[in-house]
Amino acid sequence: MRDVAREAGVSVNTVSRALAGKPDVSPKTRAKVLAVARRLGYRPNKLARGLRSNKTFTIGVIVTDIANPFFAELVKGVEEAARQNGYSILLEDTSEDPEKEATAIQVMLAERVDGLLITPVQSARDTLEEVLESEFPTVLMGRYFPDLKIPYVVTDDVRGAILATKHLIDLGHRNIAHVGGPLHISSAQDRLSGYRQTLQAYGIPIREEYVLTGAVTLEDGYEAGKELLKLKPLPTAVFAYSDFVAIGLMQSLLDEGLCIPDDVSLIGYDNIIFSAYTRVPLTTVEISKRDLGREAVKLLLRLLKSGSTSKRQSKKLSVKLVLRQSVSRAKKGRGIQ
Amino acid sequence: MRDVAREAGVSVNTVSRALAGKPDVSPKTRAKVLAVARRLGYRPNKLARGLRSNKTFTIGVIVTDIANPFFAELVKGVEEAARQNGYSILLEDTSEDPEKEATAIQVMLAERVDGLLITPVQSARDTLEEVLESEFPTVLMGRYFPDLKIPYVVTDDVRGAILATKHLIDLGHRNIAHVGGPLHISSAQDRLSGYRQTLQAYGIPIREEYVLTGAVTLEDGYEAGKELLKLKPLPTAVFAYSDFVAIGLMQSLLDEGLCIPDDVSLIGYDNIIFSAYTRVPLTTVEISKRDLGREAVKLLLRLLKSGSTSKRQSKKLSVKLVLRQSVSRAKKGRGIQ
DNA sequence: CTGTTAGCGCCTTCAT
DNA sequence: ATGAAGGCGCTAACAG
Repeated sequence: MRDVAREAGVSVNTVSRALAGKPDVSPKTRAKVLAVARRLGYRPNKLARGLRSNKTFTIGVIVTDIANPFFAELVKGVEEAARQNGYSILLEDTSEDPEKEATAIQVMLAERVDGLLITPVQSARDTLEEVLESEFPTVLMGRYFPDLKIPYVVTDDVRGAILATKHLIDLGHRNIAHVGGPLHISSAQDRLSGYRQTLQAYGIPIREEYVLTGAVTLEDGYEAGKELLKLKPLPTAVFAYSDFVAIGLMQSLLDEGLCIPDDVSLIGYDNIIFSAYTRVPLTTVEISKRDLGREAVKLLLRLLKSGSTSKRQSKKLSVKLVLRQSVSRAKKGRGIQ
Repeated sequence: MRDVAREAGVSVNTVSRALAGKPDVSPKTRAKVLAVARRLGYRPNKLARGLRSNKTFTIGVIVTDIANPFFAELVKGVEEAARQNGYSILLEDTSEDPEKEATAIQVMLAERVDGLLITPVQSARDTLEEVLESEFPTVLMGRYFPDLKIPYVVTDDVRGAILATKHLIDLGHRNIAHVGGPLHISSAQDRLSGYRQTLQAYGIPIREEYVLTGAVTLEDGYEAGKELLKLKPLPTAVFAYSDFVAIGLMQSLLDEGLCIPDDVSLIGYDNIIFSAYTRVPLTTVEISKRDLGREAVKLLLRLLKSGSTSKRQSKKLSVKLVLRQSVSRAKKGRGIQ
């Protein structure tokens, strides 16, 4: 910048203003400065700028597992939206480890990010709470704490579960199992809750043996499949916490010689890209992962602009059912017992 | 820091040294400073530190598509390794767009990252060349420019293709097609080359109609499947550029009523997690995506330490074949014509 | 419209 | 073993 100033025959300050597009610079000077800057390949130093202005135009993104296609898509949405608005992204992966999450947050703060976008681990909230309640601009993605006043963007998990369960009931299923996620995760809770609500609404008794929880990975789904097979009246349909889980589950059932959907109907959640390409294409609840990311950025930027004064306008995105081949009408004679 | 200094009754400078673990601070003072710092929740400002020391302990990661499980895994490896070494990660996604790549690099440089890790777009190299030949510490991942002296970490694509092709030949296949990737990508070139070499080595004539290129997405794979079906002697086996392509291809062939592997054997590349869960579990070439990321970080850090003086020690990681169910012995009577 | 001055938080150098 | 001074590149505030 000093070089540019010397070369253009003006002060450093003038260069700064010309480059920043401030109004109080003569067109001639501005043109000259810009020309020189380009010629010299001037590149602004964001560190200095950040140090001075207390704004880094960087947002910290903390996810639990970037290798999971769900979060990968989410991050893609975040990245797009952030970049469009001139923000860069600092990424950290916690692997669902609360300690890593705590560290990650500290690092981000030291890095002086303008705001934080987090997929909270939720298994241990204390670490998070203190930092997050401290008014630092933060938006939660996909998961939230019902009792904390931290803004979040989620999809309507309760509704998604209702759609799925209702679909199964409408097709005549009565013995519907749910392979849920870890209950400390809000989406797992909400999906379970939607499942329960729907059965109740239809007057179908809830069998607790039909409710498994804690499944996240493909392997968990596979194991859950084995558990289900031990159940006395075998469920005729299963609503899974996620596509990951559903795909593992599918494999497990197929391995045991069952047919999908003839023996067991199966519904997943998330509509990750592969769900259309599984052994039996998966009926699932679609949520727009990119939109989730984009909306989170939008909300965060709004917080930043309003000086985080604005009332927390959390957002719940809508969901819809995607019909494929893993679900069929319940066979006659296999109704309620 | 000033607060800490005041509170501890020492100078800012002493605080700095105490915190940095410099030797010339009395144990007593150091203890006091540390205590106060903790009590006040002091957080070092990386911007200031970076401004002063010209080191940000941040590395820029530029990938072509974070939503692709392959790159997602890669980034996970990078993230882990970087964090272990005290580095943070700035992420940008180019969506295979050379212009975005150019912008991304500029942004990263403005951000003053210590080094760059890039999955180059390769379709337009000029933008990249200038920046990269400028000695800025950079490591390419998964793709490389044979004629540029930019360090890279890749997997042995030629060898992977040889393994795959040889496997098919060993099982009696002679009509082996290759659905390759875009030829401006080095890995696509190398895999095609490995395929060609192997056929030649076995004295099998190469039919150019059997070689398709330009496939990347699931959809591309699906389309390629339709193309293959038009071929006169239908290939009895296909080696695909990636698991993505192979999965699309599989779907396409199954939709047309073909059996895999009975009618057509199929081999993919990458061994993404879903390949074990496709309609027909996919035989594929495994490459460790995490290792790729980790090695890239390792190499970059070495460059940083050596002041980028060290001779560029690019690295080629080994690959291996993973056998699943998408490949079978060629049927008798369907040999060479 | 432009230049001067000052300081963001940290670290290096030099002095004590 | 500690403190004072100066400066990294930039911008905000004020002066001209």
